[in-house]
Amino acid sequence: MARKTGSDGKKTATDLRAAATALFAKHGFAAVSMRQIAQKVGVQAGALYLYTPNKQALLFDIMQQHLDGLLGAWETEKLPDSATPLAQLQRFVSFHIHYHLDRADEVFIAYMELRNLLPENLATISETRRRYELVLEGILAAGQKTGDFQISDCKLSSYAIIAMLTGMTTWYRDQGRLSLAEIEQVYQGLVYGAVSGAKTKS
Amino acid sequence: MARKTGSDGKKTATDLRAAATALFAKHGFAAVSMRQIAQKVGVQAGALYLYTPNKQALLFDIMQQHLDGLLGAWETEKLPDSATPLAQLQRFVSFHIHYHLDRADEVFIAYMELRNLLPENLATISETRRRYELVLEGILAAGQKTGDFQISDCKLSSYAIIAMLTGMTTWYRDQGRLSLAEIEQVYQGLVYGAVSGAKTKS
DNA sequence: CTACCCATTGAACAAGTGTTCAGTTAACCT
DNA sequence: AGGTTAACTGAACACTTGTTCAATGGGTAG
Repeated sequence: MARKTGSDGKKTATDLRAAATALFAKHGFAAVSMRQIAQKVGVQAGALYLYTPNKQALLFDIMQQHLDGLLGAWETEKLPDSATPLAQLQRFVSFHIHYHLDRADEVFIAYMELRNLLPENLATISETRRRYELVLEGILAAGQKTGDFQISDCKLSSYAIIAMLTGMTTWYRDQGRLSLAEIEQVYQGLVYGAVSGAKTKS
Repeated sequence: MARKTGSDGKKTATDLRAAATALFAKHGFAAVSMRQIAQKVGVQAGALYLYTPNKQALLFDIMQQHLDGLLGAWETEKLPDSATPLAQLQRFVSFHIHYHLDRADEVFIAYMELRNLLPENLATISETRRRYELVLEGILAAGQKTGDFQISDCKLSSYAIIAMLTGMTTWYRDQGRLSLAEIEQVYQGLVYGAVSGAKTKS
């Protein structure tokens, strides 16, 4: 046996990414072997090296593709700069929730496996992530300027809000107690309250 | 060479926990070998098995000790139930921030290595964590009842707040732009706003 | 001084690791 | 029909993995 009937390099390449993503998310990068991935793809381990130079590159590609997709999707879904900061913020919250829930595995990997990246790859990924954080930071700063938001520190607040939103992926389940629309409402309220300041000062 | 001069079982046992904690946090459970841990302790790998039955138990012990310590510390630091919900919440935020920042490695492990636990161990850990989440959920429910807080869903809000606070550990550095006291102020404000509702409804 | 225990070594075990490569076959092109 | 290329196998490489255990020497009580 060598080449299989109906084999297709393009398909195997995407299957590889999909299998690796699922396994890395479930067990962690270091705990998954190339042979496990190969089995999931339905191929011998050696064949994987036609589609990735090595295991590390596989991890890096998955992360980078995810973050590029995230930034790209935001560019097409964001409101124009002329919109009010509050409207932009609401759009961001909604976008972040939906994009992340639809890609729970990739999100998990992008947040958990940073320490398994080579220093050079880590630098690239960190920079891309920083660009995304700056999106929210920019919205907060705009609202701070117009007086719509009461924020003591835009950078910290953006970190806090992103952490809060991303945390959803760890507990969200389809068929849970609340619908996704209800959950989004709760989070919109929390974020709105956090940036608007409270009625009375403590 | 067999026994070393000045050797002490009690000390080696605590050294083992410390070394494993540091290494697991830095590289991840699966990426760290017993030989690496042994080297950090200053001992051969075989000797570790006098102090832990296996690698898995080592991970479980570290997590369980951390979560038990967290719950225990809260019991001694929390305000009496007679205190106002807002005061209790502020105490919780302050406690959570300080306790977690002082134990960045343990926190990291407790959140990242859940998937490397055996199912039975995972169940135990999850239950302990749930008890901690219920602390905050209880405070929020109390404030909801008195009307001090405007919260649409206590469970979700507790998840969101804990995620927001715990996220700090991923970026906080001593000697950063802001002092810890300043950071705490920012977070107190964000949490207060989130639970108090905003001035105007969107 | 002797006997015992505690703490440790160092080698060994079987299994698994990422990665390479000569060989083999299916699919496509002429 | 024949040749070329793309896709893949299966074995091999040198190492690392978690874990066990007989052997060994320091520390201490009698």
